[in-house]
Amino acid sequence: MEKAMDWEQSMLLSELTQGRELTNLLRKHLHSSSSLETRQVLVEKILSSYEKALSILNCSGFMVETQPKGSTVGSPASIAYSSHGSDASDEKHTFKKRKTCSGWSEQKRVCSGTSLEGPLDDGYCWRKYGQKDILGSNFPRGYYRCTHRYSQGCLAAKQVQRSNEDPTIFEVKYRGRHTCNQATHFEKGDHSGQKQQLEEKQKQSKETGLKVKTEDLDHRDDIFPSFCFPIESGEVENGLSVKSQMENDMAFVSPAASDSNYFSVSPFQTGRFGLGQNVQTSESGLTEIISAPTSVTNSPVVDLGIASLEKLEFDPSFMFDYSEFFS
DNA sequence: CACATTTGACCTCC
DNA sequence: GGAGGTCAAATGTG
Repeated sequence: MEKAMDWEQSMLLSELTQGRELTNLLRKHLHSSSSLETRQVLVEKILSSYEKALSILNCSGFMVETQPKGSTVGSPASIAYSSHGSDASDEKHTFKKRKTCSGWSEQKRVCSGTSLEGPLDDGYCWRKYGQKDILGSNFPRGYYRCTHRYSQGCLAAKQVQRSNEDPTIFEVKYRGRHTCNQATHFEKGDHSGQKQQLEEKQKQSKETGLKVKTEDLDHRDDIFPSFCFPIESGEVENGLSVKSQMENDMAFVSPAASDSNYFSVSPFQTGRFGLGQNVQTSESGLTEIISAPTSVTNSPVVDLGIASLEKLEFDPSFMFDYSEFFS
């Protein structure tokens, strides 16, 4: 676990260092005759670095003291893990779990149709890291994190648990947001590989009837607004059903049971991350965080462009045509 | 062989 | 002390 902690720290360090270098670069550009565009690009990159750093701090369990306590503000000492109590874990087992920062930000209920298996696929690559029987629940809860956690520093995680009342419904909670490449292909227009995937998955999904239902669309989640999939209330063809939930959350649908047969909705960012403000500093350069499901192992992906996303988000009358994916 | 999943152990929090 | 969350060794899979 110390390993994980070191990794998070190095990620944080890396992002902050990058931010500093970019800022220096920007300063140079301010004194040169470089274009406004170049400077804007730099600004976006800098912001992205900070966003990522903050994401690490907020989601992975660092405790950031917003109020200065003593004189160590700004120093590494002001960043501490939320390991509570005496630090007995400093011994052999430096186990520093950060339950206080769980911050599960989203809860969705996903109807799995006829299937009784999980976990649900949302277009991202998830890796299961645990399962737990939950008191009062008939079904165990599965814990997943992004496959690219260590390779790309993506901190997104989710919990999946089948509902007691209706075993065909999965309750999914999300934490963190995707900063991995699969979250960026989408807006980069890099859809070539996905289309094939999509087609295959569409074929797979054909057999499953789907119906969509949703109510509360007032969804705005700065932390992990995945599955923003504003669809008009009411039923949509194919019998796919989405039950929305109380917590301002969009519901999405998974008609199938297996890992590879899900209908999935592209997660994308809304709010301040949504429309090109949050830029990610992946090796590919500027990319927005409107995520792109490029799951290799998974489901059909609703491949919408940004314009479509905006429409989805802001045009309440917009109807998503599912038939495209199941015909 | 590399990567994903399973599962018991261990941690923190309440 | 119990519950929930995570780790990591063992195991499975392609």
